[in-house]
Amino acid sequence: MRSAEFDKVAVLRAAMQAFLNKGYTKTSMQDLKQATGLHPGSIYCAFENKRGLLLAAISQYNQDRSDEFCAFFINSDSSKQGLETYLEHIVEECLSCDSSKACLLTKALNELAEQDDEVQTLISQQLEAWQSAITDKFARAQNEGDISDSRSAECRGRYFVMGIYGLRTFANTHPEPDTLKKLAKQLFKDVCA
Amino acid sequence: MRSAEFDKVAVLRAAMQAFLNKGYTKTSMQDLKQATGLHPGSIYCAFENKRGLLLAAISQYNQDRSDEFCAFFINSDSSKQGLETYLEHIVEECLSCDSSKACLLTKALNELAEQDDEVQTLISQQLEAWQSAITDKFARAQNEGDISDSRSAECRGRYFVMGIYGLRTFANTHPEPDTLKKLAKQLFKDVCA
DNA sequence: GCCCTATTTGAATGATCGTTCAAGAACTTT
DNA sequence: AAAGTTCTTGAACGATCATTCAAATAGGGC
Repeated sequence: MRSAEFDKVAVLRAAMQAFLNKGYTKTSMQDLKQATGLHPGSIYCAFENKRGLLLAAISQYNQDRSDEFCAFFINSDSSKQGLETYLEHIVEECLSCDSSKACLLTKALNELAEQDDEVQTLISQQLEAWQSAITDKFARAQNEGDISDSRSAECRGRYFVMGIYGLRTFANTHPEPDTLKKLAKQLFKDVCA
Repeated sequence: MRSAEFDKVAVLRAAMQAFLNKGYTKTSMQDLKQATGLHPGSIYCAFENKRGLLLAAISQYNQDRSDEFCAFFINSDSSKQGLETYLEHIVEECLSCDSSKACLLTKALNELAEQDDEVQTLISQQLEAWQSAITDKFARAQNEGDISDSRSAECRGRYFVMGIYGLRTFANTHPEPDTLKKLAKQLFKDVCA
């Protein structure tokens, strides 16, 4: 046996950047070759086809974002504080100039959901897990006494997720720091009320 | 002179449906021929190229949605009530099964913004006008005494728009009527507080 | 009713797309 | 060190894409 020469995670991260730049359809195999450094044949050998590379890149993206999310809550005894910092982090991300300010999950879902059930299902599950993780933090914050029980954690989690979706889209046309920060602040206030 | 034989508005509405179904890139000229009933040559004669047809379809879409928005406020002396009904209407739209539940403006912006400055500019202006119209209704509602002056109309307009963006995206993975209606209700409560 | 001009038609064009495959290169095992 | 197996390479393939254009068609002005 001879093992592949390339770093699979690095290739997937390069691919997700390429998909974020141009979208799935407009990203050609030539673009992917340039971004990943892999020749077409190697891509087909490792991921079956272009769509397989997208699916793998999406899963890697989800893994990375999930790890990133968890990092906001280790070494912290306040879940509410962690959620607030996480939201601020997302705002900073929206203000970034490169194309990684978008979320690959929602971007791919928007582009392919109506045409590809497998992509739709995969992304839906991942977004569901993300929402579930957020809901869990709200439940913890309620247990910690930082947020009241007047509304359920599920209710707050949904609203928070909706707000992040909205912030990301809003940032496309209004990338002004003050506006976004103010919106996020209001969102966090409302979701904790 | 000989005038064109087709109904331009009908063609543009058919084109926007096609673009909503598959997205701009994946909608082929064959799809557009089938959707509009126009042969390629006629499309190029009337709209210059595929991109020109998209730009025209976007403008028509914006016109239609703008008219629709205004209809919620004629024969009504309560701007606040109009906004609430409008939001309920958007929720109903999100629950629709066909692909017209998406917004062509945000869909096209997501797909093409990073690659086409003219599309980006056109859509940004139209979304700005929409936000401005909403802000104006909040200002009226404040004048009418239905909403307090504790926050500016601009602030409320931005938040409302952000919430609608969020609702639309959220509906992609959670098309459950009760959940969406509850989210919209909470949004309206928060934006009016 | 006839000519002129603009529109409609649909086949043809060149480019680019995702994908395949046979040959060459390199690592592992013996 | 040689053989065997797997990965890599990049040219070639058919399909499909947006676009063009010359011929056919049909309305408006006289």
